[in-house]
Amino acid sequence: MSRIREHNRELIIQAASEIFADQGYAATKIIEIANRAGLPKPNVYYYFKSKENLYRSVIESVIDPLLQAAQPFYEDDDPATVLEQYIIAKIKVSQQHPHASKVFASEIMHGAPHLPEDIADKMMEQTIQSSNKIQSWVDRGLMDRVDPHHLLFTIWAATQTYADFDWQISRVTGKDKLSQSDYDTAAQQLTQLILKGCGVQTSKAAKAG
Amino acid sequence: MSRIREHNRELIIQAASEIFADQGYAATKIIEIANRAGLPKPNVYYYFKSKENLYRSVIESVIDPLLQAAQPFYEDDDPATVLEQYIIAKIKVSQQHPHASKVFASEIMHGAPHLPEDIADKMMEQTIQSSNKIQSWVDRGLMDRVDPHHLLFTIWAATQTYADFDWQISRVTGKDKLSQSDYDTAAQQLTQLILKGCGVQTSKAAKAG
DNA sequence: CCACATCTTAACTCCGCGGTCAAAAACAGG
DNA sequence: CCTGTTTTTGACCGCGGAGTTAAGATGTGG
Repeated sequence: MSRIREHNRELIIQAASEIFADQGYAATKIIEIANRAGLPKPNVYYYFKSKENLYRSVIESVIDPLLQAAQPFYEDDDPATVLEQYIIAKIKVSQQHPHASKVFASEIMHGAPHLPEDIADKMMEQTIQSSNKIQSWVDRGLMDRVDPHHLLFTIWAATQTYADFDWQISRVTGKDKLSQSDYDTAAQQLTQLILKGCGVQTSKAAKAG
Repeated sequence: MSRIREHNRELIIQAASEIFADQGYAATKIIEIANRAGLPKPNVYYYFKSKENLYRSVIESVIDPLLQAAQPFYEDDDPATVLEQYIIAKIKVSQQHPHASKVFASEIMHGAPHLPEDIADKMMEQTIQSSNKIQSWVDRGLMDRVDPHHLLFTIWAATQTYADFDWQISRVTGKDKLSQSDYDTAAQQLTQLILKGCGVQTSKAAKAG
């Protein structure tokens, strides 16, 4: 509908992502979000009926990128290619949606009390697909006999950490913010670690679309 | 002093760990902690002056185990031994202090606003030591040319994840709670991944105390 | 049994924040 | 410029939770 509506909703969601990520749901005050968005508080309630509602919108804003990241599992069957592309995509989400990413992680950490059931189901479905695929690689002798679940947990954790624990990472690296090349290094090194660590056969053969 | 005091403080810290881990600092109500501890609310204020104070006590309760986990770096110089022991110790912390672990992670995620400066410094110091040691292994050709920081981030993330994202892990594995052997598998597989992935030379020679 | 410290309890205050409202302003279309 | 709709705004309400208080109970040492 109205251009104003769309614009202000975006402003608010952006501000909300940052503050929810920074402080967590309960500690976040609507008025802070309003201030950061440059709008009076009742506007937030005008565009989003409640705090809960706004929060859900923030979460939903990162769902699509997250689901998209698993695409490599559906587009290819070569373990080296899929795992590399998956890791790159996951790190890219951490890099490009750091706030929403953090909000999502926090949500999961607390038992996903606000995550709509259908989204949780969709992610679960993806997980099953992915671990089946990994299992099939193991069965075909294309990689070591790893447990697919644990492998996924490690990949999730290692890629998410660049968004979730940015404070720690800043402190350790001494940089206020990681540069593009830092993210590239992270992705490259993690890929190397996973591929080599799982004994993945790097046959460039099976590169089917 | 009083045995009662000591006992009740422990009760409260235990209850507080669980609730803070579950809900986060801001969402936690003192009365819930009191209820779980089986005490009236003012008792919590009697033993701990404030919510903030109690929260800090919870955090401090996990600092020691966390710092201890880095011992392997000081006790040995063989990369395979150190990394394996480190990973085992880290996962053990996640397993044995799941609540406090989660509270700590949440604290770091939000920029460590309550973490005493001296503790942050101590952890930073450990990190420097650890990454120096890894760098020395690289320099001596005992492992691939990995970036020590990124390697540490991956290890931290992958081990912490078993405490922080227990909900997700439960859902994926279909188990309400991981068994001892699940943790063992996790540690074993992660060790394998890291050692092989970093091309660590498994010479059982350098096992000096 | 007394005196003193420790601990428990119910009732209370205070204030900050989620959420509301009604009126004013800005906008849109004819 | 008039009319209806969308958006903005400041003032307001009510609740719930952090923290307090002061009196009572229980413990402890002589």
